[in-house]
Amino acid sequence: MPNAHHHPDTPTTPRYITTAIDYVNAPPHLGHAYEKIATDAMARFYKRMGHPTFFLTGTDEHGIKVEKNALSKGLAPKAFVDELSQSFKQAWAHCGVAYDRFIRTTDEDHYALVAVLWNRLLAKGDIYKASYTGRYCQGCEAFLTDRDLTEDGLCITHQTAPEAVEEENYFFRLSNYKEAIIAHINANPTFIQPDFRKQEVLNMLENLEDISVSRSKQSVSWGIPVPNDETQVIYVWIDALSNYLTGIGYDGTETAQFNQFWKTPAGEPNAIHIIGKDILRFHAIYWPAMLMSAELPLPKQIFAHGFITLNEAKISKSLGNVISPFDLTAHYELANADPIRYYLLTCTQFGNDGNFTAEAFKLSVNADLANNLGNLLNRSVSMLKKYFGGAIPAVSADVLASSAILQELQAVTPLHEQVVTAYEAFNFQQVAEFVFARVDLANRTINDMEPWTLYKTEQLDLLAALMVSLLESLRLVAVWLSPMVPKLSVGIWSQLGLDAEAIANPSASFDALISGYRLVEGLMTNPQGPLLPRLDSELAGAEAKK
RNA sequence: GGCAUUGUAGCUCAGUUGGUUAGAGCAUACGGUUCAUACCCGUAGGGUCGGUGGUUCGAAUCCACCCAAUGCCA
Repeated sequence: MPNAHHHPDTPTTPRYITTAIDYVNAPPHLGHAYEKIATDAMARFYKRMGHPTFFLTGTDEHGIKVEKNALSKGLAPKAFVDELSQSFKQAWAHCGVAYDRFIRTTDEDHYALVAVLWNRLLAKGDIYKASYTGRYCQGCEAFLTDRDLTEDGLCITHQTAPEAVEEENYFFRLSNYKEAIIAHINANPTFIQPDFRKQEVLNMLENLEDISVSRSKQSVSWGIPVPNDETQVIYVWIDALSNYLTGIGYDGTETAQFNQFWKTPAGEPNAIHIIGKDILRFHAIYWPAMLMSAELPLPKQIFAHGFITLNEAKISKSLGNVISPFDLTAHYELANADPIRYYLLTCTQFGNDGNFTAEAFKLSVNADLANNLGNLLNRSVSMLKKYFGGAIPAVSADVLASSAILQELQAVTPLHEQVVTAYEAFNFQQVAEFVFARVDLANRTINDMEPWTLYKTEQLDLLAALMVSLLESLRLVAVWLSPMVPKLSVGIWSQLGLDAEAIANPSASFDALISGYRLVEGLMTNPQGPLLPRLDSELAGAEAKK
């Protein structure tokens, strides 16, 4: 499987990771948040590994639906999308999604790039005019796309069947690139992930037709105009997919940022697109074809994740079961969204569908974060305060050397390598499994060694070694979990008396955090009570209230 | 209707190229401990591996068909 021409992946290899851009016809909900949180966790992980990393997310703002929604609210399309894209930004701030750029398809540089790209495909001879038979809705006075239709093929706003109407549009010669795409997929086994999606795409490629890439201005006016043709507007995919190039600073010339993150110094493909399984076709076929036509390198990987259901039901406006991250944090009086991040990342294997229920959420958060981890921190810092006044005591090297269990509590290897491997594979469930094994070991060790007995019998050397080992295990656990639950990690470091700013900084590497911020003798810990109140306990909300 | 994926204890998932009594965590029951957020530790019960048929000395693991769910396409 290793291709001889592939360069080794080193910590200095840049990483460009993107989410899909969300269509702004309604505010963000848990489904949108799922993808952003997962991508954020990966971006944070790459930064921790030392890779120069650029994380892009944003909003898709053109099209009929937006135009009509804006009109129905008496707003200009731009005013309408300004408001909605803002709500996405707020949601991601709330969820701790630390993107490097938030792109909007209405951004000026995006308009410019799409025109450049259009002209390049045109010059290549891949864009031509032909008649297009669209589904025209009388009520909307416009052509509808799949996403404007209900499952029964009716117009969402008017609940009527659209009629077939012909108009002259521009088409893209997708069929020209069929063989090249098949060859690329076969030559790059990890291009499409998870593995099983590859066969799906290869099957899609069997019957490939050219795609319509414009609409008449009469049917859709809210979009990027076709260069040199006043009557047509660029439609959906060329506009939307190009965001990945705009987002990394491509303007038609090889800018420094583009060369670093899209091409990489070695000229290897580099971008990683995290998308929903519903838009795999567009990313695995349309997008590579467009890039080939424009003579640009392809992305390195496309990862199609599953969907989050709510009580086993699809999240949709028509079902009336839409909940937002804000709804959840408010309902459970959470201090931050980390419990939501943790649940979404671990409730299923990334790639498969997941399900959210209030019951499962509470069980998972209480068991792992509150009981096992939070309580471990609480009981540890409490004992340190009681037995040593809260200051890190001196540890006898001899005592430490004589206890395998205490050494294991503080061990970085091999757990660090296991955690890294799991993150690399997008396997957040396994990351948690590995890390919580260390938490369990710490809790078990407390029960086995009975520090309260050591204190009463004045075995202070052993007690000191035990306490420091416990706190050290917590220090490491916080570092390993920080890509998934950044705020909780900061909380742990803060109580340990460590530099909270350091672990809060996404750019700090694993190496720097693990070896640069030690629990040195004399360091004062800072007990602050429960890290995370159990959901639905009497303590729930106490932190939010103060 | 076509293609693809999924279907393993109440729940979420592991199960390497088919091989001895199918594993883990959570949940449940019982016991222990007290530093701690009624927490932590230990023990136990619980599965004919979606169904049927087949290949094989032997299948959760391979093949066929069927059922259910999900995505794309028609």
